[in-house]
Amino acid sequence: METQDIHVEILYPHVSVDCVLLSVVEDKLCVLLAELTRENDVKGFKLPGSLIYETENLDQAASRILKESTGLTRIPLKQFQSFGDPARTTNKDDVHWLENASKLKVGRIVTVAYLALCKARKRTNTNERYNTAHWIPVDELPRLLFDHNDIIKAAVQAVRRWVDVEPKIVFDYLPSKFTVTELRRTYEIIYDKKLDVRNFHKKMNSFGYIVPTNEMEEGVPHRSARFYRFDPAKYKKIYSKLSNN
Amino acid sequence: METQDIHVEILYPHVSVDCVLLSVVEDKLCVLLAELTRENDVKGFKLPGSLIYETENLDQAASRILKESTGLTRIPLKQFQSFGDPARTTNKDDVHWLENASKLKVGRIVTVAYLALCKARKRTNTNERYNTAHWIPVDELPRLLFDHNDIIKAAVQAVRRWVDVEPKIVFDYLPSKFTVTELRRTYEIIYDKKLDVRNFHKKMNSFGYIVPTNEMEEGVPHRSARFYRFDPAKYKKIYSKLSNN
DNA sequence: TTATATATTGTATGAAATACATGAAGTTGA
DNA sequence: TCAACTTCATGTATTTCATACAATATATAA
Repeated sequence: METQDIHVEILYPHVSVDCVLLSVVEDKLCVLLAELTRENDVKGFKLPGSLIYETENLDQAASRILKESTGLTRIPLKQFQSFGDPARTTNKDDVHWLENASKLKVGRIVTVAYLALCKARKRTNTNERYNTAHWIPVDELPRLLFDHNDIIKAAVQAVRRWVDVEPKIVFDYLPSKFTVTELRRTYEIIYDKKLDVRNFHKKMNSFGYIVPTNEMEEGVPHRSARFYRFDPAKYKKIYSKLSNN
Repeated sequence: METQDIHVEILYPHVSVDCVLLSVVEDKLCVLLAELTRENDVKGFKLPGSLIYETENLDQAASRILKESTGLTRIPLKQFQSFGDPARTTNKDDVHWLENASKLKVGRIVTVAYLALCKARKRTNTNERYNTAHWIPVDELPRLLFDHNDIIKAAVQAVRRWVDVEPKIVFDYLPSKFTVTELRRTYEIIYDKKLDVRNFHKKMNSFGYIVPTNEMEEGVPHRSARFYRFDPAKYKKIYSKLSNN
C-alpha cells in the first residue's frame, strides 16, 4: 500500500454502521455479538457492523447487517447515535484485527449505531469474517473491540426511551400471539423493574391496539392464559393521530 | 488531482458535522443559515457545517462550528441524527459550490447533525466561505443546499421531544433574568401551541429550579412583571436524582 | 378431593393535567 | 383625578392518569 493511499485514508475517515440487536433470552436482556476469527491471534467480541457500501444509504446498510448476522428482515432498525472520537481506533489489537479482516489501512472510523429489539434465533448466520454470533447478557459483557461497550450502554438507554414513544418495537420482538404475562415480562426486562400485574392489564387495555384472540394456552399445568395479538391497523390509526398534533 | 485520489474519495465518504441553531426572533422559530458567497455563481443558503478535522471528535467539531458561525461558546449542542444517503450529493450545483469552497473532490458526504437553542445575535461571525449568516423562520425556508431542509425538519421535531427531557436548553436560550410571560412565549413557540397562563404559572413553580428575583420590569406602559432566574444548582440536584432511577 | 400454580379482575387514593374568570397594578390621556 | 386601557397575578373544580393493594377462578397433579 502506497504512502499516498495511507495519507488519504487517515485524512478521510471511514464510515461504518454498527447494529445493537437486543433480545430477551432466558429472562435476560441480551445483545448479539460476533466472535472474531482466530486467524490472526486476536480474540474477542464485537457488534455486527460493516463499512457502508458505495450505493447504499445508512438505513440500508443497517438492514443488510441485520440480515447478514441474524437472517432476519423487516425488523425496523432505529438509528440512535453516531460515534466518531478519533480515540475509538487507538487500541492496536482492535485495529490490527480490522485491517486484516477488511484488507484496508484503517485510520479513523466514524460509526452510525442502530438498534432493534428482535427475536433471538439459535441459528444466526455466519459471515466470512466471524466465527459465530452469540447472545450475551448486557450485564455480563466482556471488554469488546473499539468503543462497543459504550455503544451498547447508550443503546440500552435509548431503547428504554424509545419503547414509550414507539411501542411497536416490542411486537416486532414478540411472537404473533402472546399472553399478557409474556408481554409484561418483556416490559419488565426492558425497564429492568417489576410491574404490577393488575395495573399492567389496565394499561395494556388502554393501548387500544392489543386485541384478544379466541385461542388459549395449552399444555400448561395450571389455568391457561388467553392469547392476544398486536393489531397493526389500530396501532397505525392511533399513532398517526398523535403525530398530527 | 489524480485519478487514484478521486477513486479513493468516492469509495470513502467524507464526514461532516452540521449545526441546526434555533432561536426565537420576533415570535418566530428561526434557524441560522449561512449565505453562500457569489464567487462561483451559485446562490443559496445552507446550515453552518464543516468537514471534521483529523484530531477532533464529533462534539468538538459541533462546538467549533457553533463558535465560528455565532461566536457563542458553552451552549450545549445535542447530536440528534446522521444523514448519509448517497443521493444527498446528487445536485450538481450543490456539489459544484462545495468543491470550490473546500478545494476537494466531493463524492459522498455523511453528516452528523447537531442542534441547539441559542440566543440570536445580530452580529454573527463570518467565515471565509460565507457572506453572512441570517436567522430565517423555519416556516419560510427557501430550498437549501443538499438535504438541509430535511435536517431542519428533523431538528424541530427533536427539539420538541428534547425540551421535556432536558428543559435546561430553554435557559441557555433565554437571558439570565426573564419574566413568566417571556418563558411562556418561548414554550409556546417551541411547542407551536398556546399555553394557559394560570396553568403555566403552576407548572413553572412545580419545576423547582426557577426562582423569583427582587427585580421588576421597568419602563413598560402597564403593570410591571417580576423577573425570575434559572437556578443551575437546584436544577442539577433535581435531574441527578431522576437519572439515578 | 385436595394441593398448587398461574390467570384474571376492581377499588380506593393521590398526583398531575386541564378548563376557566377576576381583581391588581401600572400607564395614558381626556 | 378619574376613566380607559393594558398586562400581571392568582384559585378552584374537574378529569385523567399512576399507583397500591388481595381475592376468586381455572387448570393440572397427586
